[in-house]
Amino acid sequence: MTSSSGRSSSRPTLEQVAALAGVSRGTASRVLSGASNVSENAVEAVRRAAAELHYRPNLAARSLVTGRTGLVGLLVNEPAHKLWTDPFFGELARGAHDRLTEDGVALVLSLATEESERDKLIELATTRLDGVLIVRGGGDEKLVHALVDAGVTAVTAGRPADSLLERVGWVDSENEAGARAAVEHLVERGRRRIGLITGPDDMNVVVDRRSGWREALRAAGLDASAELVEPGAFTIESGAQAMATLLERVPDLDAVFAQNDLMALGAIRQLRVAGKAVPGDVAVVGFDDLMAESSSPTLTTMAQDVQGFGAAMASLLLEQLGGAAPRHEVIPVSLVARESS
Amino acid sequence: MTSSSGRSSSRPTLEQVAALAGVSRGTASRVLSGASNVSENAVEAVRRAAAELHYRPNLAARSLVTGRTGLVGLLVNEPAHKLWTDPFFGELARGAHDRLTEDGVALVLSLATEESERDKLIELATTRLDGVLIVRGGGDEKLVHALVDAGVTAVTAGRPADSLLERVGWVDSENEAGARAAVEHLVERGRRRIGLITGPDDMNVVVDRRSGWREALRAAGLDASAELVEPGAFTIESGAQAMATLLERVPDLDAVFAQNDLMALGAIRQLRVAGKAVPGDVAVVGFDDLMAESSSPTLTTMAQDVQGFGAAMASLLLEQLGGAAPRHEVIPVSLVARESS
DNA sequence: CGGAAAGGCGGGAGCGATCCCGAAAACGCG
DNA sequence: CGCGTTTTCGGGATCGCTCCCGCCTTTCCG
Repeated sequence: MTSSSGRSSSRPTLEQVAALAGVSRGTASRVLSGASNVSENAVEAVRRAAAELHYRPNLAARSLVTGRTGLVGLLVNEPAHKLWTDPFFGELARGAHDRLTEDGVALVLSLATEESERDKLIELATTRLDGVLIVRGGGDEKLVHALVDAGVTAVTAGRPADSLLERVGWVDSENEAGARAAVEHLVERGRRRIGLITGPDDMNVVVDRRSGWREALRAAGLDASAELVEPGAFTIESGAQAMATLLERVPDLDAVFAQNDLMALGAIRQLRVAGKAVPGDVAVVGFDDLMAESSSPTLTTMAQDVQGFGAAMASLLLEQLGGAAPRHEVIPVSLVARESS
Repeated sequence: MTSSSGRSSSRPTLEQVAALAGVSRGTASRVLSGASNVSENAVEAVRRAAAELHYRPNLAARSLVTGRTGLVGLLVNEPAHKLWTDPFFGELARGAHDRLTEDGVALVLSLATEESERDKLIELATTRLDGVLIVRGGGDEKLVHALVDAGVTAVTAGRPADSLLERVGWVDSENEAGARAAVEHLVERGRRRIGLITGPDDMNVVVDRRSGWREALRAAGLDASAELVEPGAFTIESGAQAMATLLERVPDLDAVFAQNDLMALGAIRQLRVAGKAVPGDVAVVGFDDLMAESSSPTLTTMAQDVQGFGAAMASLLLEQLGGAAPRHEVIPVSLVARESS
């Protein structure tokens, strides 16, 4: 239907575009890759020819010479269930995806929950990916180390172990400050017995948010003993569970800070079961601001731009791929007070 | 550290492997791609050489000549929130991922929620993907049509619109039979007023499960009128919402069949709020069997192998990529009776 | 034992881009 | 107007692999 232009049944090549534009392959390449030293005429002619032929560059050919694949892995080393149930991951992936797409880079889903899958994953990373976005390195950071040792460019979500601080890029939230702000808010509202629902200890987020909680309590002269802390697993269920335990251990609890919204939701649910009013008897604050509308009472939480978090990871990786040294970035969080506190 | 073998600072090429093995590049290629007409000796030598050099093929070079990229898109045309909150997607992705990995194919996350992103997506698909796994084509199947018209090999989750039946591969559950079985089970338990919580009407799953429900009721001589049907959106919230509406409209309801587990969970939650006992007053049956442990009472549901569903999609796609005509496959479902009915 | 068929193997010819060198054209200035 | 500089451009070389053609060995059978 598209009139003219040869009998090209398959995709046109750069050579054909150049021919149609009346220039050489080299010039056509320059135009399409946005080089500066090309004449107006040539640019115009090549653009037109490319459009007419519906030219699409063959990425494999490009890769072959540039050595870059234009592919980045999204490595989520987390049980499948957990991953696809936490909106945090979704938002993060969205942000990263969009940022990468801007630069013509695609996101490859890289799953490796089990130890046995790691070799395949490292092979994938070294063989066809330019770099990797690591969402959760797993308790031990063995996998991340293995990747970095294999020369893979990486950016992690959250501050990594000290040994990796300078070797990968990373993005983190204002965890400590955020947690402090959350607790200060509760203190201002007159709460005195403020519990904490954490996550797995091997994550720096957990450690940082806990120390923010502790510090704020100390500063206010309140109890910050261990009996007020109960670990969860960043899921609704675990939040409910932890809340139950906490209530039993500390009957006079009048507030709880959950390290993410999912657990805060679980806590609220459990409080209702226990016949406690929220925020009447116990105030609840979460973290992330991803579930504002899906709880009643609506959830007070520490808001952060999760898509921005993902985009920042992507930017950092792109930057490193361009030759820059690994950097890190911190995403600000801010209190959003709603009904639950 | 790895002793011997040249000063190859960068990745070894097939040529180098061949040299070390004392054969030609051609032979080395034959060995590594598993061709049959190679002597024992050669196979052995090449294998050893490849291992010693830690040889990894350059996929870009391979793509350039084979015309295949070894990349398949996972197209989820669904608001991010929904996607990352429904365990169904996670299981499906897992299954597809694992099956594809077996064949050395990687999964590229392809998001295109908004109309404006479609062109980019089609470009991605035609330019760097071998095929696409479509998880949800969006209400209108415009995007799928556009892809197929552009010559993209595709497999959809769920039976597509009639106009696409022969043009894409697809995998579907035994929706109608499953729904029928669910309702028959409720009837056997003595239920007489059986409601239905559906999903968006533009999905064939929804239509099929509804007709299964209707048919079973008719066969039992029970009411199957529209007042017993209320649409949801496959989320917990929407399930609760629909349940509330249903209870109000049909006060004497004694059972409800929700078209997925998430909505069943929402329904149970809402029933509790309304002071109804489950299953005492109202029995509940879901679909998918993905949330068995996270409800109380535990959920009776139509179980299906969701990872197998994803794997089947991958297999079909691989098959089509191999030149076969599009086929479809149906995943069996079976009743798992638990406490909620 | 000789000739045909089959099995193994080597290496040239691409695949379609980018890079880069050197030639040609355009420009600037005394 | 001539010559040095800067721009622009052409096209060879190259990336690392697979495909394929044709040669050399073996094997088999009459």
